Amino acid sequence: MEGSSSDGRCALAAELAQVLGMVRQLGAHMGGGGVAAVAAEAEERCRALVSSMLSSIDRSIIIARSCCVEGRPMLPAVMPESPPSAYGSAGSDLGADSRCRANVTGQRKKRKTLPIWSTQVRVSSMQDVGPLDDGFSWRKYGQKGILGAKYPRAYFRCTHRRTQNCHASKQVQRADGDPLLFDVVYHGSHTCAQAATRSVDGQVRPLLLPAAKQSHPQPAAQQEQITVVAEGEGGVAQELEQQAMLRPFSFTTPPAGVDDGGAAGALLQGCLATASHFVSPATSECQVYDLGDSSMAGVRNVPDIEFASKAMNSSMGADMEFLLQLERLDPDFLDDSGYF
DNA sequence: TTTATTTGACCAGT
DNA sequence: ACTGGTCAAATAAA
Repeated sequence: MEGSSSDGRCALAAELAQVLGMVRQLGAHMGGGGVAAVAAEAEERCRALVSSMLSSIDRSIIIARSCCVEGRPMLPAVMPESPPSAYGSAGSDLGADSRCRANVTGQRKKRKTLPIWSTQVRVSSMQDVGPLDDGFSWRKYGQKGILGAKYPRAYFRCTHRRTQNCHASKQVQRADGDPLLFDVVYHGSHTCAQAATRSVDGQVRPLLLPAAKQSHPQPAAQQEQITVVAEGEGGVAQELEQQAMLRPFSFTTPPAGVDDGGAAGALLQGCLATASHFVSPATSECQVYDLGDSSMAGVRNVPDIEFASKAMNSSMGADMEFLLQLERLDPDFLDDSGYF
């Protein structure tokens, strides 16, 4: 765990330090609001910096992921007999293929080996089906009443499951206590082209699909609140998500060792996609749960995510302040992150 | 005709 | 035996 992962830590430290430097530069550019021409030039610099930062962050994520893979077991839920290539392959098909009664060794496969994330999305009326629209195309394949639950649970999988072997799926269910609140549980991540369009050059970007392309166009009034739930299946996935609570950019980090369509990134994208529609960020609310740890059953406000959603939503302007908040919130975040 | 949804039945895990 | 998840035929919609 020490050897190769320590190299990764160095690389990760370098990347993060680079990001920090860029954030500082960005702050400097933003600080001087002067003549229009100068302001335009500064804005151009800001854009370039943001682009670089996103690249750097993405590389950091990759490094972190590789460190985790090398250094420690990733997802305990992954069956030892499952080859690494299982994700995204036919063997990872936990739907129809989960019905393979046994593998070659005669051992039964566990049904759930994909990472899970949950979001909660509030709508403004019972007629709204907003939570179903997270920018991806989903195909409903089932609905079932759940014991003790007031509302049935709907099961969706990626429309491109067959054509592109994309195994992302999700479950949507109205909350018992609050019919306007939808619990959306994501299983696995998108490996389809649709996911690729949401990650240009490997960079996570907010999704802003034309309304016509969305399978469930949303009235603007729907997006009053979004709650993001990070639910790891233990191991580093959970760990990364816990770090995500501390550092907003970590939120784009998919759990390492999974089929890398960028599930966590997709989740954030979904969050941001929805959050980015918020007309009034002041009323939007992003909270993080960790359902994987009962000791953390409470809700934590994570203003960072709101910063992120605001920043992604707005043009590169004053909202980029959130980047600087990183350092304000935790000036030593590079040091005590546990990686260095 | 193609694609998506509904829904009862089946299956795996507990 | 019970429950949640998925399949697949029937049906609806585009």
